[in-house]
Amino acid sequence: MPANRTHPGRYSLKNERPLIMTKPPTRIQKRNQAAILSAGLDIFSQFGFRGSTLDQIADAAGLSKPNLLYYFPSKEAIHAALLARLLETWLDPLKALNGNGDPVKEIMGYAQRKLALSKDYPRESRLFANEILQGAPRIETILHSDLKNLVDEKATVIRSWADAGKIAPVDPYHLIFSIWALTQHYADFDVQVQAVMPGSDPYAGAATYLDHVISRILQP
Amino acid sequence: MPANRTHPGRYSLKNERPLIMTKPPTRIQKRNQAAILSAGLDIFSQFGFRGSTLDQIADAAGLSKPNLLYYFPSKEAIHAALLARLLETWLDPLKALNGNGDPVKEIMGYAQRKLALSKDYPRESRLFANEILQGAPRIETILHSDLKNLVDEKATVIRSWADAGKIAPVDPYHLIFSIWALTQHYADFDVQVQAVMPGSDPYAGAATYLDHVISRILQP
DNA sequence: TCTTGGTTTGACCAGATGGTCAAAACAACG
DNA sequence: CGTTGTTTTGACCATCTGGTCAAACCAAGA
Repeated sequence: MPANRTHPGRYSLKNERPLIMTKPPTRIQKRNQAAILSAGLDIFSQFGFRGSTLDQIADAAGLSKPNLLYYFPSKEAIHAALLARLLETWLDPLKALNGNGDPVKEIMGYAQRKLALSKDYPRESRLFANEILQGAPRIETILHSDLKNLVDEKATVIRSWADAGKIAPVDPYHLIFSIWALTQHYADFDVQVQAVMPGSDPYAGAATYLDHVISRILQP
Repeated sequence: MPANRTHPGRYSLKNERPLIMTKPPTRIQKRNQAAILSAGLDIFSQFGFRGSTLDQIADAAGLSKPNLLYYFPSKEAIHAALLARLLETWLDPLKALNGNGDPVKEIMGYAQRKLALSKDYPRESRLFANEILQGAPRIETILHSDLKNLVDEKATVIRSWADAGKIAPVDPYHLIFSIWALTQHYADFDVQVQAVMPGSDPYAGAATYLDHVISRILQP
């Protein structure tokens, strides 16, 4: 019987329920898929989708190009898998903002969680930045649905805090934008930050500064 | 006598003194070079250097590819010309920060000038963002020299203001980073901003919010 | 109008790129 | 060890890409 000609694994942005008969991935599949995703993250986050090549990714993963394409059916598929994995975790910090908690604490906590994400997952941050810069062709619908809904929801919460006088009367949307901007900057513009502050770890100072900024912004 | 085989115009990042015998550009040269630079800006700012193709740029400029290469000797040259033009204006707002002026007014003025730049030149902002995201291979030296020197100089000014109690004791480097982040975000992540706040012009709200933020940050 | 020099283009090239395929190599297990 | 399904690869292909070139075209002044 000829070998199975389909590719192992799943890699879609759409919710593809795992088929009942899907075999569990072998040890080798796990290792190589992880290597490919990590390599793809390195390359895509640096050069964007169109600027990256399968050869680069294969090199970085330590595999031959045909072997790459044995695990993922196309360049697109690798990219889609990375974006899917990214989006899963990317919105979590905002989801965790609790409307029943202490306003200032909640918002500062959110900002710090987001900063930690930039520190611990700078490649993911740059992958996302690249995607947005290029017009977000592959995640536009998600931005307009999931992201917008989540932001609308939390903006309502923040606005109610402002109306109740618990925080200063700021525009909640711009507040959220500013937290995104302030935190992602350290990952996305790392080269520039390093050029201006050579040798130092910017994240320590950034955390302190961020605390200062947010608390000042929110003081009623 | 055969036609001049060199390309018209200048397009180097290095300071290339205009040769004495350089002929003034013709009407057609001016028009086409401008069209190419504008088209290049459109394409490069969206796809980055490696993700952009000469065909795309030629199409956008309404020229054939060989005609493109009659005006600029290579893809690199177009990109370099754009970066050079960009860097000229990009540092101006910070240069204009006056150490003898009123601290809060100066810093708020700087932030507003930077925001205006994002609003009026979003493509330039994205070109820069793309370059930084990709590791700034073509402007690294400038970041380490011109940019760093300028930031160091202004950071000293800001620190002296803080030491004199005229503004809150903030880290001047992170203050500058935060101004960059807050203002560039609206140009670089425009798609995301538009997805979350559809239809509205974010810059009006951004200017108000920015004023609020900066004044709060700096209150002694 | 003719000449001259700037401008535009079709045809072309070498190398890169995404992707395919059949066959070989290998791991696992009875 | 032999069988079976998984993994890996060399060779290959069509298309794209940056760039070249000689020839054709055109604008403008003498």
